[in-house]
Amino acid sequence: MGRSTRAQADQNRARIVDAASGLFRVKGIDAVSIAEIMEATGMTQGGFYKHFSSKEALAAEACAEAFERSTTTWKELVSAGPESGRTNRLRQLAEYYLTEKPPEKTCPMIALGQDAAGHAAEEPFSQVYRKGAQGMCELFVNAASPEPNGRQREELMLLFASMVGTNLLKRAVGNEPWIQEMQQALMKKLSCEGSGD
Amino acid sequence: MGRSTRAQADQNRARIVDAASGLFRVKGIDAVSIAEIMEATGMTQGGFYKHFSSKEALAAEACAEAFERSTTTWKELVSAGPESGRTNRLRQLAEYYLTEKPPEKTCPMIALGQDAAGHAAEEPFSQVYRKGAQGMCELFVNAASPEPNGRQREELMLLFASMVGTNLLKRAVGNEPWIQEMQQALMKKLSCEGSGD
DNA sequence: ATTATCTATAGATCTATAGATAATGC
DNA sequence: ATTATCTATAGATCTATAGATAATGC
Repeated sequence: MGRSTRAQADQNRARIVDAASGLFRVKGIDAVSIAEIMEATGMTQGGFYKHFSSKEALAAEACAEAFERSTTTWKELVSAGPESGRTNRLRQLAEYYLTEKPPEKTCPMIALGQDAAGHAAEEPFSQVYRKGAQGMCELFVNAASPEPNGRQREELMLLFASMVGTNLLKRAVGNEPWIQEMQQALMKKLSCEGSGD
Repeated sequence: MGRSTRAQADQNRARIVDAASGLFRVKGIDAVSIAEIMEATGMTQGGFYKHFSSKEALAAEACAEAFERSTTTWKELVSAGPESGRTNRLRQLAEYYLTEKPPEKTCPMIALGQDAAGHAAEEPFSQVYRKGAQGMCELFVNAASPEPNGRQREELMLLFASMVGTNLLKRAVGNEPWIQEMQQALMKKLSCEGSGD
């Protein structure tokens, strides 16, 4: 095997980012080797450094990709969803967010949180995570009405935090009864929410 | 240096668990080497395996210790706290929970969540995490009144999830304005909560 | 005599680089 | 000629074990 076409090389690069984005979320960055990522794309480890300067550089791109995918799906759910109105949109987002997904598609906020905490704030990885998490929070808070008032905004940020906390615990402990209870309490809250004020 | 006394050996063992409990929370289990843990206790890596059968076995004990410490503090806050009544107790817990702590004292639910997700449910580490997280949730839910009714219980579980989510995001992104907003919304909610029903 | 700790090391990683290979792109 | 990928490997880990050391505990 020799040189690939430019188009093929670009596609290979994208597949590396994609594989890494999944593997990093499943195991954490430290537990995934470059050989493992390259193997997942059907290539060998030697080719890696023609595409990325270091594992760290890949981590930042893989994190960005994970957040982009999540954010894109949320935007689609909010805008293209057949149901409108405050309650429905939020419920739809929460229901999607808490639906069990394959481990490589775990929410990057919870899967990469430990890695973000381990990086300094100015490092690319942290910057990507920070921007991504803020984007998801904003999307949720503005999903119902474009400009929620102060009281609504507070309530929405708490609901967002509940979703994140519930998802973290659900992933870490599995589907125990108390987790189901927590998840149901959240969904119920989102059903009542719209009619209140 | 030769053999230590039995009492000294037991104390050394406890110090290993203690150091590991902190280091694992700061960096995640994979990113901490046994040599690093032993160095933190002033010993060399060779002695490790006289105390533990494997790094995994230590991880389970270190996780248990982290949860025990958190749980003990919560219990003390709930019972010995000078203030009583629903609102005050919950506020006290939340305020303590969201107070910035040194990284080695990070809440085990958020610091070890990724590691718990990476272990099978039947492995000791996962069992310890699962039991620990459930214990903290129960403590919080029962902090105000010993037997909350269904509606109260739902609300309390959501508040617990909010705390966990807020803490995770705060650790991962730092003290950004939107995180402060989230935290303040939570504290405000806990102030209003008691008077309502 | 027993054993807690230390020194040393085997064997298996992992990141990153160097040089070979062979197909592209000019 | 250039370069994307491969093979091979250097250098630095990391887990776990083996054997030495010296103080305890009987």
